[in-house]
Amino acid sequence: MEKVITIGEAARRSGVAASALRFYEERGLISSERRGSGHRRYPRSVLRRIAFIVFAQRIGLSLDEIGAELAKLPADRAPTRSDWSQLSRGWAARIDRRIAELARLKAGLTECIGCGCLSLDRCRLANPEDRAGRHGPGPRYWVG
Amino acid sequence: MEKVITIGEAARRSGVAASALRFYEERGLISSERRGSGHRRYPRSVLRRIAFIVFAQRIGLSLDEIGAELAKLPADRAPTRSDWSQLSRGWAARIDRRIAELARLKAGLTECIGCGCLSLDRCRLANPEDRAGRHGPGPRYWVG
DNA sequence: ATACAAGTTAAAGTGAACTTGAGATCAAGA
DNA sequence: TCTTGATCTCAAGTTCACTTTAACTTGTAT
Repeated sequence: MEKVITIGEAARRSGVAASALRFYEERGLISSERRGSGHRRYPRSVLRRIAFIVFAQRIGLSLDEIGAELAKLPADRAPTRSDWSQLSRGWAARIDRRIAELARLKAGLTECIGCGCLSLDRCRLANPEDRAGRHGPGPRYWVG
Repeated sequence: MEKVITIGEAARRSGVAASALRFYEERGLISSERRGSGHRRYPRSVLRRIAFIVFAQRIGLSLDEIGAELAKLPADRAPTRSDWSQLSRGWAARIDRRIAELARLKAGLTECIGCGCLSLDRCRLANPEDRAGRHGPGPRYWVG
């Protein structure tokens, strides 16, 4: 039972490809010690960190946002349960907002498309707040 | 009250950039008639089609999937309400699945991160089904 | 000692959904 | 008529989250 693991083992145990782990490290989301050869050695705790990253992605956070969250963890000591749970404070609200939007969209399925009023002027189904200031793919704005 | 609208007007009324509309047209999601000059003229009904696209994107469909849906509309006549609502059949289930996943993730916030068991071996919070066969960004697989 | 698996880097490629830029043409009001 | 704003095409650029490739170096089992 070693204290450190290789990148291959971390990949196997987390289900995240080694190339992705190197990428995360480059982005500062995880870190490793290096042996003389240059090979990475991760502490076991990296698995929890990776789990957190995957988890947060499913919720909808970008890697930048996840990085900001992880940066809040104490650098001087191993994170405790309460450290981790503090990170996720506020996520519940975010999840709730997304769930509410989906529920609204679902209602629109019958109410709006069903009744034939589907029109951008009248129905404002797509959430303006979420869309404004959004980057990346998808229509960038919503004119009221 | 004209029967056709310019791309600029369609953009203004839908909140979707003109460049995006041209892109959608290139992808076959919408279509236009051209005047002698080459300028596009859209029928008013394009607004509903655009609304449908935006709507579907919010639910999580890719443009390819949306195109496949739109292809089911009758080509010979103007789509009716029931044509549109038929398209969205099955979406409710999809929305429900996503909502269920988010609810699960939210539960995990307290149950898993809170209790300190956050680990990829033990907690299987991220939905394997949804992740498998997924394309694009994000970890590609989930080793069970 | 020799395979061969596993690790390293840097740079380039991928796919989705658009946007931006360049250079040219078109339409509409003063 | 002039000028201003809208539109056109085509190619290239952008962001995100990675993956792939190439050319090497290490670690380990036999």
